[in-house]
Amino acid sequence: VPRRAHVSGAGSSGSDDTKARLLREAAHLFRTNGYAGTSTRQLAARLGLQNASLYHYMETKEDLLYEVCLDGWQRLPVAVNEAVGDHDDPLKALKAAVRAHLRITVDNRDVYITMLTEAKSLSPKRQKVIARRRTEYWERITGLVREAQSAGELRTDLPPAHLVLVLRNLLAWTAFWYRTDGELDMDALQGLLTGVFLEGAASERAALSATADLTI
Amino acid sequence: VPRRAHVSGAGSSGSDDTKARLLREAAHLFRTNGYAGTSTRQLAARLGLQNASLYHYMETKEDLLYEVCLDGWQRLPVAVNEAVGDHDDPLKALKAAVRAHLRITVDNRDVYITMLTEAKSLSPKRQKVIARRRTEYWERITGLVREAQSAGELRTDLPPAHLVLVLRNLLAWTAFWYRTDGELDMDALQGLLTGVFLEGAASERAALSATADLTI
DNA sequence: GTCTATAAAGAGATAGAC
DNA sequence: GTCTATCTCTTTATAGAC
Repeated sequence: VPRRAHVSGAGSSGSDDTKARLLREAAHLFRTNGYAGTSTRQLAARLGLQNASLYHYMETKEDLLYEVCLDGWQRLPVAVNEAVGDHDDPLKALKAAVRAHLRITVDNRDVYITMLTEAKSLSPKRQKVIARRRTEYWERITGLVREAQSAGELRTDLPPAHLVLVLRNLLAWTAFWYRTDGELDMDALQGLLTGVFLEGAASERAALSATADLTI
Repeated sequence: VPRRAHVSGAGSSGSDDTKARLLREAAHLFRTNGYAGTSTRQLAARLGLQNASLYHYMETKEDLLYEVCLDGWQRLPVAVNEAVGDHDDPLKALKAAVRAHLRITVDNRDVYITMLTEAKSLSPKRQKVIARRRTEYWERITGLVREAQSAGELRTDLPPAHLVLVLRNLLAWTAFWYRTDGELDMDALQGLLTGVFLEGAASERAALSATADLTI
C-alpha cells in the first residue's frame, strides 16, 4: 500500500516524489557550488537522507546533472511553443517567445544556470545530446525571426542568425542577474529587453540623423 | 645567474615566468573543468611539474582562483579607460568602451569566463572584493551611458541603469559563444552588437509606425 | 526505501632531501 | 626551484542488514 496517493509525473518506475526533490536540490547545489563542488553527502543531507540512500534513485552523480540539463532544454521549447501557438502576427509570436523564455529561465534559475554552466562536466556523449537540443532550440527562435523579417517587421539588412545572436545575448545572461525582489518585475523586464531590441537605444534625433546618413 | 634575461611583470619576489604560466593554465582548467573539478595534480602536469612544486608559487589552490578573478576585473576597466581616453563625443566613447570590452573578454576567455562562473567558489570575503570591482566597473559604464544621454545621443525615457542592463547582457554573454574562427570577425561583432543596441532590430516601416503611435 | 559500514580512489597540502 | 614520499581527509560508490 503506497503511503501517498499521488499521481506521479512521468516516471516509469517507483513512487517518485523524492526523485523530483532530488533533482531540484541537485540543480540548486550544482548552481551554487558547481557540479564537482557538490558532494553526494551534501545532497543527501538536504533531503534528510544518508549518502547511500541516494543510490536508490540514481546510478551515478553524473546522471543527476544529465537529467537536470535534459529537463531544462525540454522545458524551454515546450514553453515557447505554447506561447507562440495562437499568434498570427510573427512579431507578436516572437515577443511571446521572448516572454516565455524569460519566464522559464527566471523561474527555474537553478536548472537553467546549471544547464548553461555545468554541462561541461558531462561525458562527451551526453554533452553532444545537450548541445543538439540547444541548437534545435535556437534554430526554432531563428525561424521566428525569419518570419518576422518576411512579414516586414524586422530589418532585413542583417541575416536572421545574426539577429538571433543578439537576442540570445539578451536572453541568456538575464537569469544570472535578475532578482525577483528587484525593481524590475517581469513585465518591465520584458518591456525593457524587447523595447531596446526592437527600437534601439539611440535618441530619436540620433536615429533620424542615422537615417539621414543613409538617405542622402 | 638567471637562466632567462626577462624583465618580470609586476611581482615583488622571485623569478616569475612560471607564475604567469601557472595562472594562465589555472584559468584554462578552471573554465574547462570548473574550479572544484580541477586538481592540483592536473595543473602541475600541464606545467611539467609535480603537484608539490606548485606550492612554491602559491599557498592554496583558492589563491589561484582569486588571482585570476582579480586579474580579469583589473584588465577590463584599464582597457576601457584607455579606449575611452581620447574621445570628446560621449557616444563615440561608449562605442570605444564596448569595443574594448569585447576585445578583452574574447581575447582572454579563460580568465573572463572563470571570473564570471567560478567566483562563487571563493571565500565570502574574497567574493565581496570581486563583487565590488564588478560593481565599480559597471558603474563606470553607467557613467558613459549617462553622458551620452545628456549629450542627446541616447534615449532618455529609460534610466541609464536600465540601458546598462541591456548592454551588460549584450557584452557579458558574447565571450561564451564567440569563436575567433567563426564567420564574424571582431569588427563585424562590434558592428552587430552596437548597431542593434543603438538602432534596434525593427524594420524602418515598423519603427515609423511606432513613432506614429507616439505622435498621434 | 533507508540504514550502517566500508571499500577504493583521489583530493589538498606538508616534510624534507637535493 | 623541483623532487619523492606521505599525511590526512573527503570523495563516489557498493554490500548487505532491516
